[in-house]
Amino acid sequence: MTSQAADGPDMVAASRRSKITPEREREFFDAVLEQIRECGYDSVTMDGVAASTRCSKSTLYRQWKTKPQFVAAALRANRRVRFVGIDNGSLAEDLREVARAAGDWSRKDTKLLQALGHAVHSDAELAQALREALVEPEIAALQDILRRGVERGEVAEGHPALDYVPAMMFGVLRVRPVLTGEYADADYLVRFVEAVALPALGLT
Amino acid sequence: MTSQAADGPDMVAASRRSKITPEREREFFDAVLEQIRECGYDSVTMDGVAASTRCSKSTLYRQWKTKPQFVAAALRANRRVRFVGIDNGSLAEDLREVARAAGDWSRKDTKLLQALGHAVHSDAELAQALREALVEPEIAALQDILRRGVERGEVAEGHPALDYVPAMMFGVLRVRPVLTGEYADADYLVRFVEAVALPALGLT
DNA sequence: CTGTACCGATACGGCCGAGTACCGGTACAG
DNA sequence: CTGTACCGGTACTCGGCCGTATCGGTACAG
Repeated sequence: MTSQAADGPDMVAASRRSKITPEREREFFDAVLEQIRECGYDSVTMDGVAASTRCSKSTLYRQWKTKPQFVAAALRANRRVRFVGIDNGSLAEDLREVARAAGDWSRKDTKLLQALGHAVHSDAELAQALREALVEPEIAALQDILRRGVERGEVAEGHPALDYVPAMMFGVLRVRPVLTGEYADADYLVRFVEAVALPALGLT
Repeated sequence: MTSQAADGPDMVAASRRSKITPEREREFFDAVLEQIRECGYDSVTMDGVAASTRCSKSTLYRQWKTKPQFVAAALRANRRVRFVGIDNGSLAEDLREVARAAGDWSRKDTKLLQALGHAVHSDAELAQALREALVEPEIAALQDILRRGVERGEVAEGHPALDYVPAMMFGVLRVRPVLTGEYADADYLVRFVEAVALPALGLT
């Protein structure tokens, strides 16, 4: 974002300026996200990340100017497409598979969302990175699945429950630890889909 | 909880030891909870609470030993029974009224739950106070409403959706700000009840 | 072989918040 | 009227973390 736009013949030299390999960078990102999950955003320190990755605080500050920028970069690097390739030809089976897939990483993502939920009020860049990394890809993928169900005629277009499927899936996912202390696992989510989501959509 | 158990004739004098009236105490509690909602738990300072209530930090530390104990006391004082008196003789109408009632204070309670969600990992007393103040009363009241519906025969006992009603109500309530940036209002929640909760329970 | 520039380590300045100590004012008891 | 004890205000210590500066080591270029 700073000087990577150099188009001259020194671009190779410019990319050689940092000896941080992409693998090393991912170690930094994994470390800071893990510490956020464990202790919360405010309790995470740059010293702690440096110590746990055996690098120097200087190294971190050479790459990223401030702590929120560093965390935002870690979130953006963590962004990935969810629910990819879920297309079984049946909305009910697609939703069950979403539930199974969500159960796998629900613990990590829920912790992150919980820990950063209030930090985003103080840094707009952090807020946008969080949305792009953890919220929008999942919503979009879920809406794709629902749209295909509508196109196949399984659910009538404009069905009132359609608008609430993302909210109730992520709502149940996120609120489970608060209610019972346990994180939502795949089994719990699949049963939720069968007991609530499918009946609400008019699918048996 | 400390010396209020004195049974001697000096109990009047003992209760007179503190010149903090219950109304004054509630000002402290309201101030700290409001600041937590605005800035998060870690950003709230005892100096800030003292300044906003025009009292001295000494006064706060004379009554409560540490910051988490002070916050826990504020939460316990804020505990109240929710959904009280909701009993219309119809489960559908009861749930609609729950949605309307929840929309009124969802903003304040959701902010509190969000702000304290990660602070509870570092203080067990705080965690229990939060559960007793904001989670358990609402769950219990909701289950009472559901139980009456079962007793009236509106829903079969053991209906699979029954277990998920509290989770999906609070889930949708809490996750709305994350998804759209807006807090859930009464209208949104009532439509959710009609589009999802009632069909899932087999009520029209 | 020599220079360059990045890395890791350490130390430091500045700031801020938790919790403590002290002091004058004042309400209430007797 | 006099004493007691609590309240509010201020100043203080202590510790922690952000961000910066500095220095020796080392990998790579030419």
